[in-house]
Amino acid sequence: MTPPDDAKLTPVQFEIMQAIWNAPGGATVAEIWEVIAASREVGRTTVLNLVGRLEARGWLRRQKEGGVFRYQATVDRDAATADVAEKFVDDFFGGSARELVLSLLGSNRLSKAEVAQLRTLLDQAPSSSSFRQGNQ
Amino acid sequence: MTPPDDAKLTPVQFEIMQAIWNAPGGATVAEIWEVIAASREVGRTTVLNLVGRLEARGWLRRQKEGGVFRYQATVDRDAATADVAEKFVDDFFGGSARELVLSLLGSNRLSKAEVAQLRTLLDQAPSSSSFRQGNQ
DNA sequence: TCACGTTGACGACACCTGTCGTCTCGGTAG
DNA sequence: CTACCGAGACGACAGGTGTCGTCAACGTGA
Repeated sequence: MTPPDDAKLTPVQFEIMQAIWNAPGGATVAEIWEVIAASREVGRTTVLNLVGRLEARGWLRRQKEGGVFRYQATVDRDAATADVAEKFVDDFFGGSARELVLSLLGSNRLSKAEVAQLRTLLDQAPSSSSFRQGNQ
Repeated sequence: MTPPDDAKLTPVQFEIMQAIWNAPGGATVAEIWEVIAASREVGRTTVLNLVGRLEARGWLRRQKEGGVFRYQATVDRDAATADVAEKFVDDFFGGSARELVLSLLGSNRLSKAEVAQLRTLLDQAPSSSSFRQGNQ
């Protein structure tokens, strides 16, 4: 089972997903907890519960492995990340990624170096991804 | 009063704010409702309540004007938008706006035309906003 | 004067989120 | 065997959100 198309991940949920994506072969709740607790104080059962909910909604799949459950993401990291980004753009920028970048640019959240990097990226993007062009 | 620094606007709340920003001199609940109801079915009292909560939290300021309240945003549109974007980048991209754009680019959510527009944007940005460069 | 429409206050609701405590089960060390 | 410890199920809770219904106040036209 995979999550419904309109499902959104909250920051806390995304944090869990990250921990799992970063663990080759998935992670146990104990491992996830370790990772998260390293940067933020949180109870074990909190993580347990969050993970459980994510599984119930199809974001995670689990399998018993020597008395312990090991969780894996049902969704590819890049896909999920892109999805989060797209939903955000839809919600706050009327679907226009251009407007988002414009806002980022206007508020100086992008350094000069980043802008330069992005321009390079942009130069390569259209050719490497032209198999699917013009989605509006 | 202005909203606390860590306050976040939800899509629905942002929708209200948009309607008000779009109305020169602010808007009444009836006007806001009109705007929103044009694109989405929603009850009048729903809007009334949402507006009330936004005012209670300092996003809006109101003043009586001939028996009716007129609401104005306490926060500039561009500032609020940039803030929303920044919080999002912090939550999901570890504060790296570059990663966000990268994800948008990588998922082919951007049309060729948009990519072209972005490059133009990027070309102009560094010089026009160089008064504050390199924020990391 | 009086009925009516508009406005807003208030309360309610179902749902979700993040947070945690408690309890039970199962394996393991002694 | 028993005591302990890790793992998980379950339930709870406070706070927030989006949604709406009801009611009272107020102004206006008839």
